[in-house]
Amino acid sequence: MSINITLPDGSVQEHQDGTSGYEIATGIGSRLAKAAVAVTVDGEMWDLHRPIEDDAAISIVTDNTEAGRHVIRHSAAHIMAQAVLDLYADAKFAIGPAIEDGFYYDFEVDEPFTPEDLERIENRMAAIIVEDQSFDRGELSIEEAMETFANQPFKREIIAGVDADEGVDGDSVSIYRNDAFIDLCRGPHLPSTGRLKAYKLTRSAGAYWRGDEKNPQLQRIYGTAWESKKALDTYQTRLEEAAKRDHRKLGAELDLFSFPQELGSGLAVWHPKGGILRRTVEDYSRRTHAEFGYEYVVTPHLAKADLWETSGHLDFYRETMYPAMELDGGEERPGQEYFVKPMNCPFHILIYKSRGRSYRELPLRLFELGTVYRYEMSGVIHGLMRARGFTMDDSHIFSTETQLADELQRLLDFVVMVLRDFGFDEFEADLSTKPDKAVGEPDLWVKAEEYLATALDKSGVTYQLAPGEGAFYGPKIDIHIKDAIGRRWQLSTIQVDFAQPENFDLEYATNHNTKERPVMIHRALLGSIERFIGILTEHYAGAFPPWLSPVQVTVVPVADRHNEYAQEVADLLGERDVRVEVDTADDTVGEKIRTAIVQKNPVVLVVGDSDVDNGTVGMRLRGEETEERGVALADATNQIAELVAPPR
RNA sequence: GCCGGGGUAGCUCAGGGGUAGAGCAACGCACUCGUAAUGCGUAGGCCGCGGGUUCAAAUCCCGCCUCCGGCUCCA
Repeated sequence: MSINITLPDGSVQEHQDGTSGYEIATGIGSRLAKAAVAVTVDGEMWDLHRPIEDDAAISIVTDNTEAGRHVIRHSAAHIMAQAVLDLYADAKFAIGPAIEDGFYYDFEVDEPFTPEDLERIENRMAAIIVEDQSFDRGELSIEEAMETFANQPFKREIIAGVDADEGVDGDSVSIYRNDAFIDLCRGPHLPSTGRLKAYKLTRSAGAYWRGDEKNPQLQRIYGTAWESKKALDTYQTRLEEAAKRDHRKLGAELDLFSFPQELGSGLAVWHPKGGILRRTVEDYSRRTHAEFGYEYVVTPHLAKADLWETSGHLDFYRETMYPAMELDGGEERPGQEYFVKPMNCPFHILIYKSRGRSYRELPLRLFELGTVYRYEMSGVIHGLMRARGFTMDDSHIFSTETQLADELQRLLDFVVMVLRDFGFDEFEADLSTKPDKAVGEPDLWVKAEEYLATALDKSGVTYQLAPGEGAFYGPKIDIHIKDAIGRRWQLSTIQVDFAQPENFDLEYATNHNTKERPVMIHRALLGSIERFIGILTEHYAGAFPPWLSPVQVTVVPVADRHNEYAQEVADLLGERDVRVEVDTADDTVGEKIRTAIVQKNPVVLVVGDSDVDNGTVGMRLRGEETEERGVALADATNQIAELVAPPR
């Protein structure tokens, strides 16, 4: 019997039933067949050699596509598990998926893996690959599978949990066998182990079964796998490039900040150059907030337990707060508990409550660069990205229900403007909606979610819905940016809050002199200033836009006799608010230029005899191959003043 | 917090029971130079902290601190 195979270009080929993706690929061309790793049959990924019995639309999956690499990585995970089970007879294996850029597999073993173990496993994998064992697909009933994996508790747990849409059908599962190794798997796989060309085991780590720290901790081995040695090399180069951008490394090299061990984990000190960077960001933040109708406030770093009781933080957030300190106690009587603030909201609420509020004052936008402390688990601290003390560009907006839609729109436009000013152009948002357990009137939830969605649409920010992911007290928008090397970072948050106005019994007088409860919006644009500067550092690889660069211009005198003129040039620039340094070190011109470039300073001015005579400078701009000599001083200062001007 | 790997000069790293090392940076001297590293010299160390083993510990053992990677990506 013959069947009709529809190819991606729409053409239809006639084949014998029981043909395979591999045969079809071979018919099209030997190069395609060679690159093929799997086939999609009516949208479902199949093994290359699995017989196709009916008419179908197919597409050959080649090894240099993301789908193809997924197959390669998944197969690599199997081969690794096989190697581990060969070497460690008692190992229990759990799950081993393909992930971005690689794969992992989790095992329960007596002793955690050491780097030497990884080497042994890698060698064993090489032997399995040389044997070129074929991956054979099979199906087992649930009972048979339970039997087959009698000694594999994790596999049995998975089998017990399969849904109809995960297994072949409701009561059977698919398995893959190569040589004596059998794994429960949806597939598809490479035709044989010999097709794994380029792989590397990268690290081992503890990982909780199903990601839950209440479950036993398994040993996870991570690896990477690619279609060719060359692709693997490219990947490794990419990692090295990313490592060069690491803000912790650049922070030290550019003398921006450090994390002295004497201070404590997760706490940074800002050096003078980092201080300039930070102040520039903060000044921008204060300036733009003022322009957008925010009122600047300042609040203390601690507050009594009562406040955190009322706000609910002690109930919901206590383990992330620094522990209480008891103050003002005496011999006889107990003291009062104080907590360092993990958030600024209760303080802003107290400012709202400091007197009666009228509808005429709303929306009231209180803004603070508020420094908070959070006791993050020691294992998650990561430079400025995850610190224990940081400063938020935090604001709480108190608005009437009827103002909410406009206010959210205005806010979102503000966010987009700010992020663009820092050089981010690609945004994506998540809109998180009402979870099952929630406070606040259902009507109000629906309205608020609708306003948020409308605001996103109008601002042209693409977004994904995260149903049920909102906090219990209100819906929110999270905004992610994409950095220069394609990574996503969550930056801004806009969180509607129906609970706090209730907790603190907030109200305002309406135009009929009745009392109404305001709605509250928590929002941060840059989020943590520390983290934001970390992200900026990595985005720009330390080469900050001129308005943010701690040193904007370095003046290099060719010889000592030009020092005086160099200083005159610097003074002129200083008058134009340009941050400028004169390098009078006893180095060669080449060395001084190199130092300025390595420090990623945007402008280097070289001055020598001819410049002194003619009132000119030699100007080298960051990112340009060559310098421009003999630039008239007035032209240079004008050009530089323009270059370093902030976006607004 | 849990699992693994680290902590030696300001930085990057070598050394692994018996005298503490290199390169870069710093400092000094010479050179006064026109666009990415001039030469020579000098100084710099509680080998993360505490305890133990030993005739002897940077090195071996124990505890702590701290840094790095992982603990979401569901056969």
